[in-house]
Amino acid sequence: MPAMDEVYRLQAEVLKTLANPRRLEIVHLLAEGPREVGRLAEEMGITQPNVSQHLALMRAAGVVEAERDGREVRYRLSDPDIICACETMRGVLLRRISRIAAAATQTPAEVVARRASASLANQSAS
Amino acid sequence: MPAMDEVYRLQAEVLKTLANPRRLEIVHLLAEGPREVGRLAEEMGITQPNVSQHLALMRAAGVVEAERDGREVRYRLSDPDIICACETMRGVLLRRISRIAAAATQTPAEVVARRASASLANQSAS
DNA sequence: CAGTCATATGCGCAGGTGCGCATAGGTGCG
DNA sequence: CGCACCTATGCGCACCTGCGCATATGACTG
Repeated sequence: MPAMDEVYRLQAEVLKTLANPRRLEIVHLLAEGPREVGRLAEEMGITQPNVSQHLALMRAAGVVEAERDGREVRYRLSDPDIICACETMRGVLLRRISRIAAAATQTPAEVVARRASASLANQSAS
Repeated sequence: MPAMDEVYRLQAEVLKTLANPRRLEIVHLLAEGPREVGRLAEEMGITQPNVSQHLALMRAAGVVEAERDGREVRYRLSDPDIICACETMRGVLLRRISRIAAAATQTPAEVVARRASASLANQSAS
């Protein structure tokens, strides 16, 4: 096993790209179908430049792909398995939260988790 | 859908924890079985305090769990699905790289990807 | 080609991250 | 207890990130 480091570095790069609430929301929206930058900005209630920056990052990381259509640019997920991975992560999250819901609070992160427990209960697997 | 933001925030938290080469390596090692801090440090060739810090982060995020055994502390993954998600991610990575291997270089990230293409070919799905 | 719409980019700042380093805490042993 | 071992924590520094903001680029329209 030669440059295993490089593999971890690369995978970390992809994960870092997804490790952001806004970008997760974008991924979530794009999972329902391709969208233009402006529409994403509108649906998310954030500025267009900000959306553009997030998209640029994800594009560089190969998470999304862009396609020009007139003056608009339509973005879509480059690989459906990204959602699959996110779903698996959400499963981990859900299991962790339900385990915590019963036990006592132990760490700051778990306090946060508890705070969102109700929200999660309402939508389970997206 | 009430506090969807909270869900994204939480999931981003977990992803951020995994979005680091060292921590990915730790996860990878722990996937083979529980290990003590010192052993991880030795196998990874990094300092013990550094390992401890990474473990503390992952512990707070619920990715790993700790168990005392004498003077040592044994860490293990708290949920096997974490590896599952990582594997899915690696699949995305592999597919992306092979697509790039054929085409021309386009982005900085892809240059890096190309650089590691050979390494990946040697271990596929670990 | 001037104007307008859609998107991208540059800049600066506040806040966060990763690491080395020193050191504190906790555990077993003589 | 004192000591050696294993692990955890605090601190400081260099670096990176996310955001708002202004503005540049690109594209269709008359």
